[in-house]
Amino acid sequence: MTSSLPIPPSPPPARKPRLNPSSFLLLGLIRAGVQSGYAIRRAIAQMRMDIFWATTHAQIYPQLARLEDGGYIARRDDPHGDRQRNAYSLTESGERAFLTWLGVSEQPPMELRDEGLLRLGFADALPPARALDLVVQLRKRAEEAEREFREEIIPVSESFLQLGIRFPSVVGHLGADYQRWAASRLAALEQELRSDPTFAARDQE
Amino acid sequence: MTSSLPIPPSPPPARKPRLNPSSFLLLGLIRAGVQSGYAIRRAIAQMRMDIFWATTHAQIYPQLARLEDGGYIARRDDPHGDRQRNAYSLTESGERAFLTWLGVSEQPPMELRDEGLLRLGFADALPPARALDLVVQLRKRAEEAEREFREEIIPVSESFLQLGIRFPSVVGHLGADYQRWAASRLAALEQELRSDPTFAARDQE
DNA sequence: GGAAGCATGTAAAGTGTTACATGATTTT
DNA sequence: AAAATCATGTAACACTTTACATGCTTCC
Repeated sequence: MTSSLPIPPSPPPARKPRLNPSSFLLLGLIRAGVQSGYAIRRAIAQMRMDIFWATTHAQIYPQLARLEDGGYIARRDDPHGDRQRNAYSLTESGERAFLTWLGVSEQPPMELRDEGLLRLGFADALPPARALDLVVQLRKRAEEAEREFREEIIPVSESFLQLGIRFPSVVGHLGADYQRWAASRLAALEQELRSDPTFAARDQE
Repeated sequence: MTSSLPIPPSPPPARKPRLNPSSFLLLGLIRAGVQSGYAIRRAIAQMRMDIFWATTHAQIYPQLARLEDGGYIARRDDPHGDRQRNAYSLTESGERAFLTWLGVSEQPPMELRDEGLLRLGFADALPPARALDLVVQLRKRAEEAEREFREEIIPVSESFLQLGIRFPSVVGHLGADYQRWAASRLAALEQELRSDPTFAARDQE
């Protein structure tokens, strides 16, 4: 900390910014051949990866800069006409970091952040008919989400099967099956509530 | 927009800070009779409400101050010996805001933030045996979570049934059933992968 | 007397969202 | 010629986590 020490002329050591799940999402996509920030955005949207880990372009671009800064990815110019574009590729260090992350054995618990379920937990404050509406809403939301999985996400993820890439499809089916399960579980809850005398009797309260 | 207009000497209008799901979590608990910040922490932990909406005490205390500031809750001193304590109660305005939120018909889509599923989507980068490990890990996590729901969360939530408060228990059972479903779905995936020749053949790679 | 639990706060750093901002190329 | 899409970035704000900080009370 003394200012009299001669400053060694060494190159600035590569800062190693902390990597978080968003970083690994980017590393994984770049590793899979998705080269530009914009293409990453599109890939995330198409496969609805934002369901498991949301990211917007306002995070992607600074994050790419940080990853480059840390030596995990390499950038080269890849203009298209006069329109600039950056093409990124994984460095050895990035490959190592990504595979290490994939192999880690402890999983942080999943987070479910759902305003709908939060509301449901407080539904005793509503008149029974409104509480029932809430359950119906949640069931419809699950049905809608299942449709989206089957019609949009699974077809995209299955297009990778021919390249020998199977896990995006595995996750797509998992997501769709979950939504179907949730819809039927919520439908059962609906029936249960409707058939409850205390509940049904005060239906117009 | 002219600067020559005389400024009316109206009293500073009560700031109405924007309410977010965390705010409603607090309002809902205070409404249910949970009076202090510390008691809110405990209630959230015991019922694992943090599964649907995570909140720590570093958010709770400033948030309570904001809600009081906005006139949604009223504070009174409630010391215990020499140890200070604040007791909050809902104002009419807070009651209205809470019920309005509960009755809103559009639900933001649920967010499923899960590093485990994010990893699974990239599992093609792992040797098959490691990918299988990941599935096993996720299944065990679900089994563990189910146990916690059945042993810790459901008993607490069912203790409210005698007070006529049923929805915490509804949500507890929903959570437990979901974990059970996830565990069996992941077990099926495990079997499917093990019986896949391409996959099983390279088990030691 | 010490540990565990009760009780409340702040500071700093990190993460995430929305809006602002710009400009090129391709499609209709 | 206009609209859609490609492409990249920044600024301001909001939200979240982790660590720091303090002091009382109850139980062992």
